[in-house]
Amino acid sequence: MASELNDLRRPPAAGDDRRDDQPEEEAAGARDQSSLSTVRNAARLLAAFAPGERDLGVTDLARRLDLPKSSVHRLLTALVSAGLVERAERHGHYRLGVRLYELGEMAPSRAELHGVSLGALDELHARTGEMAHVAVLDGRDVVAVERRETPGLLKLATRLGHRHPAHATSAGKVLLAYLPLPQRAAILTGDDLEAPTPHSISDRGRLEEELAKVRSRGWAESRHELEVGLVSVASPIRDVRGRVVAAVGVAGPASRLTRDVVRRLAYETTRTGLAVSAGLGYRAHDAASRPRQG
Amino acid sequence: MASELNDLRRPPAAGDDRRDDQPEEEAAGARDQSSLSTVRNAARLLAAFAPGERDLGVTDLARRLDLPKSSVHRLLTALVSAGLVERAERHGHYRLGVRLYELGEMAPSRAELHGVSLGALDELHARTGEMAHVAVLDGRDVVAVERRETPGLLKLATRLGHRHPAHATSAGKVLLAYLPLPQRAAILTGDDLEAPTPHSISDRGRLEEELAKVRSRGWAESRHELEVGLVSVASPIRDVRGRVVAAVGVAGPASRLTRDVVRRLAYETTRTGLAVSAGLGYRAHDAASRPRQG
DNA sequence: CCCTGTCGTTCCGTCCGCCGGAACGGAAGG
DNA sequence: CCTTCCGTTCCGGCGGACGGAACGACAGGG
Repeated sequence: MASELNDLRRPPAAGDDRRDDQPEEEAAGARDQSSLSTVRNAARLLAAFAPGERDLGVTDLARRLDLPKSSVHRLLTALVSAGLVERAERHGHYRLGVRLYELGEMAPSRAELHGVSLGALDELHARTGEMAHVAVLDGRDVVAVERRETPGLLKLATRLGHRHPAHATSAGKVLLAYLPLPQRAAILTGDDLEAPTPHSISDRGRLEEELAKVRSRGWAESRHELEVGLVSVASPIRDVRGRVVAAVGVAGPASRLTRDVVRRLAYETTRTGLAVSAGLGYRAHDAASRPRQG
Repeated sequence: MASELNDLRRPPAAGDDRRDDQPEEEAAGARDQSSLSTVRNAARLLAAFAPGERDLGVTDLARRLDLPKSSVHRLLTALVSAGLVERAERHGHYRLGVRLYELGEMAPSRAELHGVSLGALDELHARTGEMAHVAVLDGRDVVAVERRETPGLLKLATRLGHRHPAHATSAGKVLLAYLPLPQRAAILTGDDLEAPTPHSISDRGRLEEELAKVRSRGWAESRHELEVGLVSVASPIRDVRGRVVAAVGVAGPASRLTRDVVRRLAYETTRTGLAVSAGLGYRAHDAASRPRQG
C-alpha cells in the first residue's frame, strides 16, 4: 500500500510563479515515485530477478513486492506476452526472457563501446596480464559492460553487468571525477557513502580531494577500497565531444599490483583509453577544448 | 534493416476495440493481445529502439507506436524513473538505459552459459580460427549470447544479441532438431518459412528431414542458407537433465569452409559442445538417458 | 532579429481498465 | 488418501490512466 496521497496540488500563490528552472531532484538516485504504477510495478518485478534468482513463483514475488497475488500474476502474464519474461519448465514459475537480453545489448552505453573497445581491450589484457574491463556510470554505481578475464587462476568473481559503488572503484572515481559538478552533487546527495572496507573513502570532502587528484593526473586508483586485497587502475574514455562516457581499467591482487606496477598500468590504461576514445571520434590534440569540470 | 524484434505488432487499432466473447486463443508463440495495455505499450516502446535507433523523441515514438504524444510522454517518464530508459543529452530525447543491459545480463539463458562457455569458446576459436559463438532459441529465431570474433579481416557484421531465422542457421537447426515435437510444431505454425537466400529451406517437410539428419549425426550445417557465401556448423549444448538448451558453432566464408573442412569443424564443435555441457552438469556417458525427441 | 513550424511538456475531465479480495483447481507431499 | 500450498480465474467498484488541447521551448529560414 504505498500511498503518496499527499501530493496535494497547491493552488499557485498570488505570484503565480510555478516555473522553477530546477525541476531536477531525481538525477539518478531517485527511483519510482512517478505515476504509471503499472509500469513501476512491472519494473520492480523484473528487478526482483536481479540478485541471481533464476526462477520465481507468483506467491514468492507477491511477498517480495508486497503486491496481491492476482496483480503479480496479471503483470507476469503481460510481461510474458511481451517476451520480457518466460515461463520456466517448472509449473507456474517464471524467469527473465531472452528479449530482455536482446534489448540490453541495444542500450547505447553498451552497444557503442562494444565495437570500438574489443581490440583495444584485448591488447590491454595481453600487455598487462590482468583482468581488463570497460565500465559506465549508472546513478552512484559503476557497471561493467565489457571485460577480459585474467588467464591465471586468480579470477575475479564479479560478473558482467554487476554493479559496485562508484566511489570505491578506480573506474567509478574516473567517471565521478569528470562528471559536471551539479550532476555529481545530485548523485552524491542523501545518505552517506557506503564503505565496503575500512580503506574506502566515506567522507565527501576527502572524496572531492581524491577526484581532484584524479583529474589532475588523468587516472584513478583503488587500493583495498572495494575489497581488501583488490587493487585497480582506470583511465577515462571520451566521446567525440570530449565528454567522459566510460572508463577502462585493470584489476588484480594487491600482491602483484604494487605501487610501481600501478604506475605502469596507469600508463597502459591511459593509452588504451585514448585509443578507444579515438575510436569514438575524440581527437586528443584538441587539448584546448578539454572540458573544465568540477 | 528494419524490424527484427518488432513483432510486437498491431497497435491498439483506434476505434476497433471490440468486446469479443471468445477469450479462447491459441498458445505458444502468441505475442501481445493480453490485457495490461500499459505494460504492453511500455514493451513496444522499448522495442522501438531496437533497430539501432539510439535516441528518439516523443513525437517520433508516438508516430511509430500510433499512440498519443501525451501517452508516450507519460510512458517515458515512468520508464525513466524505473531506469529502463535514460534521457539523452539532446533536449527531449530518450535512449535505452543501463539498467536494461543489467537485467539482460541476468536472463538465465545468458547468465548460465556465460561462465561455463568462456574457456571452451576461446579454445574452439583458437583451434578453428573462425568466428565462434553460442546461441539460444527464442520463438522461431536464434539469438547469439556469446561470441569470439575471427582475428582476420573477414568479420561477420552481426552483433551480439541480434537474431536470425532459426531454420536458416546451423545453430538454429540444432536447437529446432532437439526441441520436443509439440513445441516445434507450435513454433513453426502459421505463415511460411522465411527464405533469406535461394538456398534456404522453405518447405516444412524438407526441414523435418534436415532436422532428422541433424539428430542422427549430432551436428548441423548451413551452407549459403542465411547469406550466400556464409557457411556455419553447430553442435548441441545440454543441461544437467540432457535437454538441449543452446548450440555452439563456428561460421566463416564458404571459400574456407569446404566440405572436408566442415567435417573437421563439426568434430570441433561437438567436442566443445560436450565440454560446455559437462560444465552444465551433463554426463555424456549416460547415453541410455539420451532423450528421444522428434 | 523575428517569425513560424515543430516538438516536448503540462493540464484536466471523462471513462475505462486495473485493483485486489475471494473462490477455484491442480500439484506436491506426508 | 487427506491436507496444504500455490497458480489461476473471476468480478464489482473505483482510482488512475487516456488523450485532446493548450502551453512553452527550441531551431531554422527569411
